[in-house]
Amino acid sequence: MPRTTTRTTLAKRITSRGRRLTKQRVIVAQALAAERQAISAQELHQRLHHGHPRLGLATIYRALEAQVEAGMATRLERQGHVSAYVACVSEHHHHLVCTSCQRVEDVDETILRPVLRGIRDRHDFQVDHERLDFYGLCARCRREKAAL
Amino acid sequence: MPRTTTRTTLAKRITSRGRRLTKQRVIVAQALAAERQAISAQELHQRLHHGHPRLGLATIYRALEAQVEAGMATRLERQGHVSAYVACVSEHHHHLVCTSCQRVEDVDETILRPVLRGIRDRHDFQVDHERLDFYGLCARCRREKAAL
DNA sequence: AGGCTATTGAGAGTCGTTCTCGTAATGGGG
DNA sequence: CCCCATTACGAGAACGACTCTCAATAGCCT
Repeated sequence: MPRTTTRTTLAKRITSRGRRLTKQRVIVAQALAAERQAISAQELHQRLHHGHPRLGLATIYRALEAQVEAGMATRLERQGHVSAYVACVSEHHHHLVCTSCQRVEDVDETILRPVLRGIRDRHDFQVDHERLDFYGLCARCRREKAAL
Repeated sequence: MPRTTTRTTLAKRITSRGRRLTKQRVIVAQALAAERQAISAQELHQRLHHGHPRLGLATIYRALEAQVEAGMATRLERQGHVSAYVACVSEHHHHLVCTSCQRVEDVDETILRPVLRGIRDRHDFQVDHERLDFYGLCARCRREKAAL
């Protein structure tokens, strides 16, 4: 029963750190996980409004924030002062954002290790956390553009 | 006459792309260049208010934006939905932000080259531009903390 | 089941940023 | 050097994303 397993995992993640398992949080978590691109709280609100008309915007903000705290998602700043959220598939949180289709991929962490070492050695700087977002064209969009 | 040279360079940068050379833009550009750390528009406004009481906040926003367009500065997003601006010393725009003293250093660009190559090769992704901000403790603050 | 407490929904409030508009200043052309 | 179209400024209003408030509701533990 893979579905049950999935739900259990989701529930466990949501309820970590003493949080309660509410319908709203499950809805938001599932919607974000289903999304394969970065999405803002407002977009999520609009998208969920059909099936869940009473789901409030503030609740979505709170649910997304809870997911970030639980390590289930990351927030990335988009141009225009709007934050967007992405569900995390893995532990590391660096992204390739396609400027054409808005899809987001995770960056292979091992690529970054030499950079962190270089910063420590060359700049004498101790990195606690970093935000690395790369913007450009993913393979699919590049092929589509080339086909035109 | 190094001062004159400096002023001329500044004026040239400001007037690039058909912009006009106004007192306000010079004031803001000099203030930002003098600043060795990231600073928000509002902070700049407060700081300049003594010497220039009539300098409006909107003007500072516009001047900073013009500097970003002219390549004289970059905007980086700070936590809490406030943007901060840093004058650019060099061409590349990646930063080491000290979370203790808020000072900003530029990252040596050569460190990043392998990462861009890795992304192109491993992820089949064409990077157009990227935002790399590293947060942590600079050498000075680390020594100060160790001395306690 | 029952109660303690976290969470929700709705809207008001906050705050950074941008827009508006009347006024002032800039810089190119006579 | 002065005119004048055009750009920029200042002040405050407007905007928009996000957060807070508070009464009502719903999880979770025993």
